[in-house]
Amino acid sequence: MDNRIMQEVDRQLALIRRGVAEIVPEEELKQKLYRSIKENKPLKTKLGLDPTAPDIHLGHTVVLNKLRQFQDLGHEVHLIIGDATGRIGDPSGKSETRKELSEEEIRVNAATYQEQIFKVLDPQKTIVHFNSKWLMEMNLEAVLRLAGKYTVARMLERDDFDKRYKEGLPIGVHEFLYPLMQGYDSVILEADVELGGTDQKFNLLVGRHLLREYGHEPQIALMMPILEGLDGVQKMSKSLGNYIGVNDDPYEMFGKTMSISDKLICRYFELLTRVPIEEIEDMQVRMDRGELNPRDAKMNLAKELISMYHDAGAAEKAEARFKLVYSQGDIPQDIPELQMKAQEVWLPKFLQENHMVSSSSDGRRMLKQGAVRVDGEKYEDENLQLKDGMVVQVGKRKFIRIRIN
RNA sequence: GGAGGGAUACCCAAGCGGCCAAAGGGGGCAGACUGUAAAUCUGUUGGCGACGCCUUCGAAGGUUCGAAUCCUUCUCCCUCCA
Repeated sequence: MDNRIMQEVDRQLALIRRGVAEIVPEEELKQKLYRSIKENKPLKTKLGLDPTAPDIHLGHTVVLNKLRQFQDLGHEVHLIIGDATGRIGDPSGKSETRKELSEEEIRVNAATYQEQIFKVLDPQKTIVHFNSKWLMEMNLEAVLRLAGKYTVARMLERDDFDKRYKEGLPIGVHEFLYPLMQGYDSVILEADVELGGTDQKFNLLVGRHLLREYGHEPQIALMMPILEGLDGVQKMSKSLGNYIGVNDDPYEMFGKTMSISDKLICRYFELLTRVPIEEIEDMQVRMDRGELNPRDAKMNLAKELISMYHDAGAAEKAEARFKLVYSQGDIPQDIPELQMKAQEVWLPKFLQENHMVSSSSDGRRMLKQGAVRVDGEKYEDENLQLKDGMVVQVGKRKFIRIRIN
């Protein structure tokens, strides 16, 4: 083996390893990298996307960052929009059948998706596919042949199937086809590496199996960890509301980042930024020794993230505003303004109408619990005489300024 | 296809004729303490200009002065048998 090539393989592998949960099998990846470098032929890396939920948050970017890294190392990225599965309507989950998406909806979702994804990926080096192109062309014979490549027992090995089966929750027969379809995408593409979260392990391995069955070289499965959300326990997800969206405005990003638990700081740095791993380790050491206040590390993290999804200027502004509001307890300057007539309002209703509480009952509760402030002072009366420039606040972060016209 | 069991608020889970807007726990929200961290303590957690009214206990009917609780039908799920 050529020594210079081996050095390059090791360099790439070291970078690729950062943050990954598992590479199956790593030895094969090494071989593929070797060949790729030797023959100057980029690896085909693949990621499947579900077009039903077009809002991307930082949890999704863990995998995207890894893909970006592959791009920077000169490899190819293939995104598969799973429009075929979306059209059929995947019923996984327990209670509700997921609604079937129209072609139009999928097209719109896919476009929104791409717009956000390219905040991380390099559009020039990304190839987008729609899997309906080949999946919807399959006839029954081809489907049966595909289905015959796998057994029910092996399907039941998959964690969530296994769990649902043991707990007696329903599993649609066609759900067994989804992993196969995803794997078939890899067959069509002849993928070298498929990326996904650790929750995708089974699917990625099915893809590996299928490539072999169809007479191709099996793909490498590269799993990234599932990112914990702001609460530090559950995975980041939109439905749990513990996420930072790539489209969140800078200030929101800053605030949300500041609310993560300390033990997540370095993990976020590792999985979400390009800060060198040595720096991150050093940071951890200094925090453990008490030389670095975790709060300051978090501020740096927030700025780093905002620089990635907005720009450095926005990061500075967000930090300044944060310090003003929270470190000094001031009221921020750029809060939403509301044009009103000079009048007395009934606060529960007023707060509800301005989306600061969910109902007038909720508004009363907040008032009773001392969560409402007017011009920075606790306010407990249900009625309020509006004045120009008055600032009404609920909780720590909901503000509104009154303008009398 | 047959025989049993189950469905309660965001989740888990009590309640089995009035005292039930529904125990308890988790989660959420708010307050105190802080670094919008963790831990802890406290309050709160259907709606309504409200010490009263309205809607809610899988769905629809029925019995009753009165139903989450009893009856009928339906839907979904589970267990055992085939």
